[in-house]
Amino acid sequence: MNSSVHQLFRQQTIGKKKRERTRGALLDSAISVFANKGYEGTRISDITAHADVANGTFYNYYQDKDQLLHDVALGLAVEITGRINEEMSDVTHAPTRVALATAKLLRTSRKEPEWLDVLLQGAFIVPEVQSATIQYLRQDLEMGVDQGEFNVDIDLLLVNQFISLIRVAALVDPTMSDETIKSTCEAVLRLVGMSTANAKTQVAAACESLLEA
Amino acid sequence: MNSSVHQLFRQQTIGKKKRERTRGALLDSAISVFANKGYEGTRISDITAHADVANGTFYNYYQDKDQLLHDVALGLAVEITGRINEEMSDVTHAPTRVALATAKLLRTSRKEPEWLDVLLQGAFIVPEVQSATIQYLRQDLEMGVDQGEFNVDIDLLLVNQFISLIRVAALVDPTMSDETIKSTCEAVLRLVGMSTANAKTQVAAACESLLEA
DNA sequence: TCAAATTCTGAAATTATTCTCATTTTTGAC
DNA sequence: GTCAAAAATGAGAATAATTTCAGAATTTGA
Repeated sequence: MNSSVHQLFRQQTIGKKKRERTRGALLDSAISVFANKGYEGTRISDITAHADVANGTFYNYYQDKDQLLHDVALGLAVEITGRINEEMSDVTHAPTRVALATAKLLRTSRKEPEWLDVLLQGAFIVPEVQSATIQYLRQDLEMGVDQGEFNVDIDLLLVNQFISLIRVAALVDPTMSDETIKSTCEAVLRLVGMSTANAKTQVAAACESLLEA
Repeated sequence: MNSSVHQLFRQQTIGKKKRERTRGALLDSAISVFANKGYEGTRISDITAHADVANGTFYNYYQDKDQLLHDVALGLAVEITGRINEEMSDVTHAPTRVALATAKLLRTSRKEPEWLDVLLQGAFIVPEVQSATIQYLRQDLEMGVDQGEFNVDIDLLLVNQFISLIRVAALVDPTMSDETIKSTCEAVLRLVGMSTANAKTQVAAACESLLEA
């Protein structure tokens, strides 16, 4: 087994002690299996088989699937939000930030479809992951209201609506075409109260280097 | 067992032969159990226990959980969309139709939270349920574009975005307060390209008899 | 009311999955 | 290279869920 392309956690543990490297293999395998069979549909043995370790090895690291999901999803949340935020540190215009963050997130999902899938599964199951995910988003939304660009009340419902639009994009178009990315970016800007025309313009401007057409 | 309040399918089979009544009991129980444990998390034995029948009885009616979900979700789709459409047969203004349908759907969910939950689970698993659910919605959205009220491309992505906003409402606020219903109606109108102010007005007008505040 | 037809029952066989732990293998510090 | 500590192994015990089916109970319609 171990046919996965990505190496997120194993990458992070190269050079570390064996214990951490095996943990990394389990985490990477968990991403693949959770993404393909869903959290509920995943058996411990699916993960150990994918990681090329014996069944019992799992229990040297985790007591159950829940703990594993927690680690995997939180690791993904930290990695993905960290990357995106870093790349946007100089952007201060809220609509640009929101459009860019959405586009970057969905671009990540094109390259590593499993990451976003598992991150979102985790966000709906593990509260800690939900908080980690929401944190940055909420800041940008409030910034947009302060800048007079967004016209909407920021609350938990809105933030979850936002996240669900991301999720739907991955669901409807797993290949994550530029078309889907652009439509989704525009949809999130409409959701926060921008006009269709304005949303189109902002997305075109913000994503011009990121997407074509 | 059999502590459920609703009686959708048993209601429909009163007076019919025993076979249909037992099937109704299984379907009603499935609603409750799917809603509370999730489709994947549900065991056949949970359903038979809830329906107060022996384990083997399940196999007189279905070969597996999948078939049961199919029947349950499709039954719910027919029932719910049928009711709502009937009540709106005289409404021709698309924004009003969309706001009303959304509000009515969410009101149903307040009274019978399990129905919407299971319907949506089914819509993401059983293609036939997805089609049944989407059908009416798409018509109303196209009507809105024709009437010059909505300003957006109607495609599969949009329709799914719409449905996901419904789903999020049920997720974030299971009690389904009037506040949540209104916010969600406004959000769907913004999603289809109406301004925040216009969306507020339309929702207030359309739902004035349905909701307070 | 009665008997044939239908439906239900639940114990037990089957299949699936988790979890343990005595043993073997690997690691890495010296 | 040596060796004690660390890690991995995998067979099998324990648990869980599905599925079957011969017999019991109930329903139905004449």
